[in-house]
Amino acid sequence: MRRIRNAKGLTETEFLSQYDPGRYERPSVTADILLFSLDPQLNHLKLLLIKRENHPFIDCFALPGGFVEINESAYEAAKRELLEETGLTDIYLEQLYTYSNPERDPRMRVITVAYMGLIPYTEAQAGDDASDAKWFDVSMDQRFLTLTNEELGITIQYSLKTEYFRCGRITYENIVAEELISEDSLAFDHHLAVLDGLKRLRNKLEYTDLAFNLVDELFTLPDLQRIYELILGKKLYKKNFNDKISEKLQATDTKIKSICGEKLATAYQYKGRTKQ
Amino acid sequence: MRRIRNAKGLTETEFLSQYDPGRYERPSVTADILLFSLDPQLNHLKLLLIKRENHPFIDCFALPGGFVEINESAYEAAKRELLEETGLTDIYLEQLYTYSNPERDPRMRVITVAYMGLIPYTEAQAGDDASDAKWFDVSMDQRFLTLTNEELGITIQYSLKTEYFRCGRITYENIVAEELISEDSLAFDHHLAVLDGLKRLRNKLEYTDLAFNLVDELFTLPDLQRIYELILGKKLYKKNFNDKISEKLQATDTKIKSICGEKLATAYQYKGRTKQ
DNA sequence: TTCATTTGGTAGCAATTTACTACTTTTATC
DNA sequence: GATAAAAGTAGTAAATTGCTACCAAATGAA
Repeated sequence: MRRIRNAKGLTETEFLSQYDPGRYERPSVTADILLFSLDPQLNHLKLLLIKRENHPFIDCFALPGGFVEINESAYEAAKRELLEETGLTDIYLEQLYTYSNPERDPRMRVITVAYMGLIPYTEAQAGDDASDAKWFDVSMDQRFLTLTNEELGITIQYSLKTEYFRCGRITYENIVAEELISEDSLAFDHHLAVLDGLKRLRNKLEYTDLAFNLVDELFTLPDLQRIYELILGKKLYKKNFNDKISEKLQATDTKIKSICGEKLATAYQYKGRTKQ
Repeated sequence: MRRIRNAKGLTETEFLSQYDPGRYERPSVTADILLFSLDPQLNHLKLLLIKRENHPFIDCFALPGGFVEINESAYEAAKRELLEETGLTDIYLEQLYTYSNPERDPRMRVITVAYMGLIPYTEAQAGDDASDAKWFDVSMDQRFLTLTNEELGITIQYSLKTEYFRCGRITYENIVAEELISEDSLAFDHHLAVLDGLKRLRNKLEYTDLAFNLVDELFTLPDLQRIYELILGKKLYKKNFNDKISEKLQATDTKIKSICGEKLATAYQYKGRTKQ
């Protein structure tokens, strides 16, 4: 294989030694992370943001992240940045989307691979204190995307609209940000990633076991249901929820206080798929 | 806002003029496209591949694609490359995944944003003749990923296995390529993208209207069902399929020959969602 | 033209899932 | 120990899915 020659008569080794990657103007690539969690009372979905200390978007909050080094994958970069920012390892992390609009960073061409991470509400204190990372309450309904940090007195809000766009033969429906309502805003185009992350989270909650990354080792059914309702933004029927989810769960013989109801309830742990 | 000074006392304009993007070693970024279609007899799912004329992977087939220029988004790059390769415009194209393993290209660091495109079986001749682009039959079952071009006498086949990996608290199940079976192979890590594309296609077929990008303006129910069955890899029940899909369709008063059954059948066109 | 065969299209029913109400048991509080 | 609220269970109507059967329309061969 190494002996095969190309149109200019070069073998692979010859070709590679002559190859000049500098010919093309290259963008910078960063990995940013949407780290979701919940507050300990299970009242809000939370997102970790970091205050920017530098231009552009100085003093705006942004997703944690950083440059993908030349010898690591974007996934490894995301894990590394998360470790540096929060000290967390071994967390659920999946690739979300890649943002590549040439205008998205005024400094230079930056392409960002966004990841979505989930951590249990019991660990959501990590990285908060001593650093500039802060947890914001996130909510998305039909009309608004809202991020709030009560402690800092900051609310960031975008109005939403349903957009219809044609792609190929089909017209697609999509919820997009319309305009910034609040005085504060997110840095860069990070509101796009937050929207995409919330949509992905909602979507995958319904057909995967994603949710168990948000709870502790032991949890109660009412609390688990609360989390589903919080993220999906709708009430679920207790009976149906319990029937369906219980096949993924292992009941323990202990009872623990449920967070949302404040009464004793059977403690469960995640069992995983029964049939594989 | 422009007057705010950072830690070094610089305003935004001062900061940006001093900013040196060259500090970081940057990867090249390409956009590659998985263009799916069907053969005119609706017997196979098809994927467009291009024979590489150069090292590395010379003579191997690869996904069409190319460098993302410095003033275009990855999506625009994908559209441009597709136009250059096949002459096609206005086709369905969605971002699939970003591949960033540092070892994936022996020449240099290349990060690839993969897109998935769909075109109707009536247009799948485009780009085939006169160019080095060729349509391959694709199939994926429990055990193998197979790409064939009978005309060229080429078969590329990978064995598959179910992998279990822990991420966060949960163990996930995933179908991955195990090893190359055939003599020929795909270039780079393009088999990963093909697998991911097929999974995405299957998945979205069940809850979106993706499939209508694969059919002509007018089509019959048996043919549409055939396409679903082909991609999903399972039989569907005629009655249920018709009941469910017909609310997205507009029946015409003409009948056309169905491709799979070769008898006259009502011609339908896509209507889109009834309630919006 | 007729007739057997194949395909398009529809009916219907059992099993499962979803939407929803109601009730019993357990737990915390006064 | 009474009361209120939450945990947990029962059950039922409506919708969806899995599956079989049938009739009508179209094709092709006699």
